[in-house]
Amino acid sequence: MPHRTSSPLYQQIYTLVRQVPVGRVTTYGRIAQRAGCSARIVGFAMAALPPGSDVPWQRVVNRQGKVSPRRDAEGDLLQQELLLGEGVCFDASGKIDLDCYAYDFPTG
DNA sequence: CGTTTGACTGGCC
DNA sequence: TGGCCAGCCAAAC
Repeated sequence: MPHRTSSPLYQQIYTLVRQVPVGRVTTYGRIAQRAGCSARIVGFAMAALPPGSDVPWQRVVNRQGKVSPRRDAEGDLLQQELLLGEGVCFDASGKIDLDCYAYDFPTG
């Protein structure tokens, strides 16, 4: 459990990600705006998550509504499978319709 | 401490 | 629709 994810900024990011309901997705930029940091930091925070964490990292996709490719190609597929399991549909080109699935954080 | 890297994004063509 | 560029900021070396 003790990880570098203990940073206050990271905790804030994880708290925001946990607010995304099942079957919905959000973007790195959206989280970043709420957390008051850059979108890259959100991606970095996701990468720092240990396996088996309680953070629904799979619900965070990039602005194009696609799964951001990372070092491990297996993780990309896992993210798509997890989202499919939550009822999120992918486009023929592997994209998610953000107009339908994007979660809008409550004002506050 | 300076350089390089990275699960990003918006602008331009 | 899709590739390239600059800005972004923490982590790794």
